[in-house]
Amino acid sequence: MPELPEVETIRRQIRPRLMARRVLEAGSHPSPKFTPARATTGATISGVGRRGKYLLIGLDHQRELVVHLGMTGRIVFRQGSADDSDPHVRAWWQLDGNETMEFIDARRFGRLRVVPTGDYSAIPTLARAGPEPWDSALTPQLFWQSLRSSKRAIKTQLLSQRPVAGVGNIYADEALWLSEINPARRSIGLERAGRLLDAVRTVMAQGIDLGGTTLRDYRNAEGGSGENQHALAAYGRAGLPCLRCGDTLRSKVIDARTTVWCVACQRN
DNA sequence: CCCAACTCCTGGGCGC
DNA sequence: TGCGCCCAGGAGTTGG
Repeated sequence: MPELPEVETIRRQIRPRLMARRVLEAGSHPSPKFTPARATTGATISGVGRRGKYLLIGLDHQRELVVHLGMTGRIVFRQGSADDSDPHVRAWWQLDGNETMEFIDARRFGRLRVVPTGDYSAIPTLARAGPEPWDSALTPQLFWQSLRSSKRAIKTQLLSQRPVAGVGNIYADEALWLSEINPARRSIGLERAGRLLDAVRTVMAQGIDLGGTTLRDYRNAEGGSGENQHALAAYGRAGLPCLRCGDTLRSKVIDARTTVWCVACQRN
């Protein structure tokens, strides 16, 4: 599932390919999740940014195309026009230079929106997203205060995008494992919050360095796999030994999300 | 405002 | 080998 490191990998790849390109024509699957793609016809692309897990593609006339990849969303470039034979093409953009960008998403959990630049009021999760992991304003104190404002499980709070933007199920489990914090805890002190913030930054940076985590579906914009799946310590390792203490990692569902942790070194 | 429950989707894994 | 069941999962929506 594309989280911040996967989306950032894709952003870096597509930015040079999209800058100053013109959308000659665009089309989509009929679902309202994807029809906003059509509104980009005629636009010239002015930038490719990212906020959390959202790609922000700058258009002209003070508009942005906001792309969320969901679970299985992929960006593919191809020469010529869109591939009619691929049933999973949910949106496509015919660019100048005889090239097409496709949004491919088998499970249709992704979605697209065109919004006025910087106005995310129609996308509440984006509008309310917390700071980027490396935002200098994100101090341990601020992070701790954000975590204190909710009584939900720490893991669930990370997934809410509120304390920090871009964390999904994989990197949440990794950060909690690295900082030795129990994912089901409902409150943590300042010292633990600082460790968790450091761990989020560490696992995110490693994820970007390794080009993302490819478990099944994730591919970057060039069709390649990431390498971070080989570096995971917790996610997907239930029943295997903890890389720190050797105890067997456990798995349980917390707020409808599979969670893997070490009972020994992530004790309350 | 917060939170819990429900919803969207379908490829792939598994049991038989 | 093939059929059919059911899970995974981010975030939007709804209702309390």
